[in-house]
Amino acid sequence: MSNKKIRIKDIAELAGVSVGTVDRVLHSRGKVSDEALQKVQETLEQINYKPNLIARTLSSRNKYRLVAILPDPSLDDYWAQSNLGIEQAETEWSAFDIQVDSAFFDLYNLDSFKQVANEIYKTMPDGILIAPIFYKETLPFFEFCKTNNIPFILFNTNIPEAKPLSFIGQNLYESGRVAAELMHLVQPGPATFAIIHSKEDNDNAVHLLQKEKGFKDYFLEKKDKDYSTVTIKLTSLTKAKIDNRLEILLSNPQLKGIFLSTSSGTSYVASFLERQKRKDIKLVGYDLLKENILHMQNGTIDFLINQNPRRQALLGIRYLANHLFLQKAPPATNLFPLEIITQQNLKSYLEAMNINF
Amino acid sequence: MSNKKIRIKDIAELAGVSVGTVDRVLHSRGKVSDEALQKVQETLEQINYKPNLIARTLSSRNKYRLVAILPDPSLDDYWAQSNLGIEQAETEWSAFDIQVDSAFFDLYNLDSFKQVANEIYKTMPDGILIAPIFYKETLPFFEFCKTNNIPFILFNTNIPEAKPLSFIGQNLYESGRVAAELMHLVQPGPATFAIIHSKEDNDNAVHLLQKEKGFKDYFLEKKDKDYSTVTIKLTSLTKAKIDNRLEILLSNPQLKGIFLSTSSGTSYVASFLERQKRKDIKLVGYDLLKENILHMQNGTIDFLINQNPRRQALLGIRYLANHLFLQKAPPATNLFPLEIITQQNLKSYLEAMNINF
DNA sequence: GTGAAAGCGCTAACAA
DNA sequence: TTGTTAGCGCTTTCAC
Repeated sequence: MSNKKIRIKDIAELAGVSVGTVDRVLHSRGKVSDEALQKVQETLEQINYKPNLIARTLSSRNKYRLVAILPDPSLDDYWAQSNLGIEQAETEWSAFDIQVDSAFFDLYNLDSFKQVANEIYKTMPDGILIAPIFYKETLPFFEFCKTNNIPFILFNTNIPEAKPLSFIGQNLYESGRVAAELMHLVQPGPATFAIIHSKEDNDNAVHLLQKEKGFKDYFLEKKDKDYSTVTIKLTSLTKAKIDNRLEILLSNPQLKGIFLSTSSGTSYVASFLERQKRKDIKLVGYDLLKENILHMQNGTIDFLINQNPRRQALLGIRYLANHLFLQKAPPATNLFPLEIITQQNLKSYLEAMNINF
Repeated sequence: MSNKKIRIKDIAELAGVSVGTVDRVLHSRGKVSDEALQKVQETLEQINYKPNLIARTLSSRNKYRLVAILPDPSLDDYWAQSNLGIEQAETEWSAFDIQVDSAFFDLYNLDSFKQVANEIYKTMPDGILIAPIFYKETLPFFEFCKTNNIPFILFNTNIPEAKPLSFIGQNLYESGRVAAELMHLVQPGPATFAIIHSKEDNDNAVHLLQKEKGFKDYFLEKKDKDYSTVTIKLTSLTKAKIDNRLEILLSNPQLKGIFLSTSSGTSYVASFLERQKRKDIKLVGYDLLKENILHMQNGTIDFLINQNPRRQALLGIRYLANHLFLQKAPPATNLFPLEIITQQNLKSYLEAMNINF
């Protein structure tokens, strides 16, 4: 098309109306006569108008406020990483007058989430990024967003029924398959592998089952009787009971590897194995949390799958900001690659963590 | 500090001067009396002034033009991916009146690079992103940038002596180590591993030696006589000769794996192994190029290390734009994580390739 | 319904 | 050496 920058003023002149009218047509605000509407639309079709977003934001009063809702980062290292992403996004967008607030709830306390939700109902932000841990309780929350036209993006855990603007996370089924493949790689012989779910019992558990299924399917497809899997749930047990269950598990001489479905579980079992001096058991777990990094460096953990919580959060805010500020639609779902961390590439990931935009 | 937005006008009033003078102090342009300078600086110290970048870009005439200089993407799949990153950056910044051009040279033709350089000398862009393939010949080019105050960022290949604004790439030595670790993982027994350099002979070869060293060091540190490595250079040979060398290599019964130091080499050797029906040889190579993806899907390639050329280019432009437009300093070096691709996580990487910002 | 005009905060040209 | 002012392109108010 024409390469020259077209302004609203140009359109107005071409259509023989005023800039005010063109603006009314462009944003369908205010009344416009059919005649004027027609003229403006015609010229609009002939040329390629792209609004100057810089000018728009400078002129328009509205300063956007985004809110990120996630579990309290001070209580959990995984969510602490997510929060780093939020903080980075905060400074990233401050230059554009886009404010990013955060609201934390207790991962194990439904009421704390409801409080946060109430806060939102009152303050009415322009966009929401949320890690929807409590399945049932977040559904009405999403209804609220929908009716009030507040765009919301999910991260970490997907709830497709909520029909968010976008979801950012990983394919958990494939994640389980990758874990199985890695296990298979380092334990090619006959073996039993354990899958351990160690999180507190909440709706999130549903999602962990997808990882479990992926892990099992991988070995089922091998159609090899040499491989068997066993699933263990360590939810809502005392520490003593947990350790007892682990001891029983380890007494099985066929056991060659353990797959942990959560990042916190990963470090717990790694510590346990270290205490028991069981270097023969291969460990595949999740995420570059402080403890996990140490366990990987000293060889207790063989592989970590990185969920990249920080980047998930960063992109979540970026998507919201682009949507509101540049009216640029985010992808419906962004499934992050399943990053494999080993002893040798660990360092490269740690270094990149502090840098990458 | 104070939370209210402070404008230049406010500073002017506080200091008892005009906005013109404040502007002159802020940008040290034009003459200012010592007295005025002092007054402005004093108030500047007391308050926390952050310029409104939106207003600045709207008002200021200067439209930035960035140029990305890289090997012709139509001749090489790896550089085609880099170019995708450039194109993405182009649309990303078009909303801010930052123009991104690209200039291609022939990877194997020094003259073509000189032509591109000449073009740059004439058009004088505001920032340069470059993949410096020809070592010696690019040094004077960087001199030119320095004397003309054109910020430049290197990607893919580092030349620290050039003192770029930033370097974006990978740690090649660590990359070799990761390759060795992966080889070791799938071939734990006694073995000989080959390292093959297959690129045309140019300065780039120096960098490939770092990968080689990393690979060798990994096994040397094992202090295990079961492992030995052999290096092969397939540079400037006819196809017949290359195949001949490969045949000789494969006739060694000890040979259990091959490490390819470049992405193009990876697909060539994979094809060769397929023709020879040598499924027993493990292959570790580079990058998610079309052919490599196919070879990995059918099992010929065991591991790929992803250099993420697309993201390297995208970030390169982003760093330049942030530097110029938001005066935000990029990191001196951004070493990407060494991403390990396997059969199981390949799909997740392919899907993410088209989406991730 | 419509057009004119006053900003948004900053830059840059101009006059004093 | 300084202050004033006219934009940048868009939004929004306010008369008509």
